[in-house]
Amino acid sequence: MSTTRQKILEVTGELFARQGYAGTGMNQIVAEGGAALGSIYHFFPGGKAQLCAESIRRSGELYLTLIDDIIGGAENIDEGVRDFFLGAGEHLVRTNYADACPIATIALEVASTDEELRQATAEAFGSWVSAAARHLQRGGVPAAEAAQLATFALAALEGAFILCRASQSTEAIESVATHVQRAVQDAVARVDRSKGRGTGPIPGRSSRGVQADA
Amino acid sequence: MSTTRQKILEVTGELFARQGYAGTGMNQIVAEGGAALGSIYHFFPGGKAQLCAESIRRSGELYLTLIDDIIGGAENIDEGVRDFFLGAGEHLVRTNYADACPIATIALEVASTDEELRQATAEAFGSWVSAAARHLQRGGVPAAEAAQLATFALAALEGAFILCRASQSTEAIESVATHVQRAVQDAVARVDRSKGRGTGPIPGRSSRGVQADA
DNA sequence: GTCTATAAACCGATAGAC
DNA sequence: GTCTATCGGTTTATAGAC
Repeated sequence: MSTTRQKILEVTGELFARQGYAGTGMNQIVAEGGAALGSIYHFFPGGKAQLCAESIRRSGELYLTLIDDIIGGAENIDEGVRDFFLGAGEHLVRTNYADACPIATIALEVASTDEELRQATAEAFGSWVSAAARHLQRGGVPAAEAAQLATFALAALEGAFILCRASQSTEAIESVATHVQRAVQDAVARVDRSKGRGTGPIPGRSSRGVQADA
Repeated sequence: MSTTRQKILEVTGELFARQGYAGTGMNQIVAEGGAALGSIYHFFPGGKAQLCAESIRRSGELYLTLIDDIIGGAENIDEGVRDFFLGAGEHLVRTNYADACPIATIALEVASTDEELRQATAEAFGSWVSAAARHLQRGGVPAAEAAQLATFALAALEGAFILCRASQSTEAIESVATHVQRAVQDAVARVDRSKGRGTGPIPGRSSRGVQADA
């Protein structure tokens, strides 16, 4: 209902994503135009921890719809995967390597220090993996393999975000995109072949034919 | 020379790795038995920032030798890669998912807030990628492909660390290990085949035959 | 619901005795 | 070189007027 609550979560999510949990102060959230300090504690009586927990959940849901929109909007999965990685790379450049994963920094900070926040990050990551796995299954990949492949893809993306932000270069996400796309194509091709379909020149998995990003 | 300086860096490295830069206080470093507060400022007059910078460099060198020891100590690269990921997974469990990458948390925290520390993390990551690429080349992978593959492998490892710490499960690192090992085997096989060697049943890249972790 | 003033605790950093 | 006491500033969180 109230727009103030929403605005607080927006500003909080952005700051936590860029500077982390411990590195962002309540006064900075206030200064960034979120709301007055009193309003923050009015809507989030649990203080900074509650604010962070709800911010993690909100970011989790937003990124989930991003995954669904981009991958679900593509013609097939490996094209969707490529779109997602390319889009993430462009967004990195556009924001000067500030905006990558909305919860990764928090996740590492709280993993060994705050059990409740740790679980919140785990649930968000889990929902993204599930979504990606669902799209892979839609593309014909068996459930068990889809889950493993989705976990791998998210891990590769998260790691690429770290390396890209540190080096201020898109090199890592391009390398990762190539390899993840290859893994997805392999999984799909394996299914197609076992079903006897001939979707293309499968045998031998050519060393090239994936698309060269760099 | 002085053992105190070393001890300070040890304690600092551990705390920064587990709780991050902003989340770790100087007094906590003192409390953890590193040294007296005055001693810290005696050896690191630049304060917390200098302490962090040197800690990043030290962690970078230590992890570099770990990479060289484990991968270099294996009979071939893809076995070395498997050893490294398996070892990392076991270490995660042994430390209750506290010890993963020594600088990842710091890297995300400072990427958009502290230019000097950001560069320090970038150099550490770069040295690890170079080392891994060197081992891949030793295994016959062409230089350009080795660099890309090494970047991908490190990114996948880093991302797996995030997901494993968040979920308190080794599932992610196992999934990632399987796929990274597969990519390495592919790269090696491609070279062997182009050289006309017959190292095994290459054509068609069997859908199984990598080793099932989970 | 929103705001300001402020409390209480803690932060990084310094001074100076030893 | 090592230690303790402490400064000045900032932190999270609260109180209370509006």
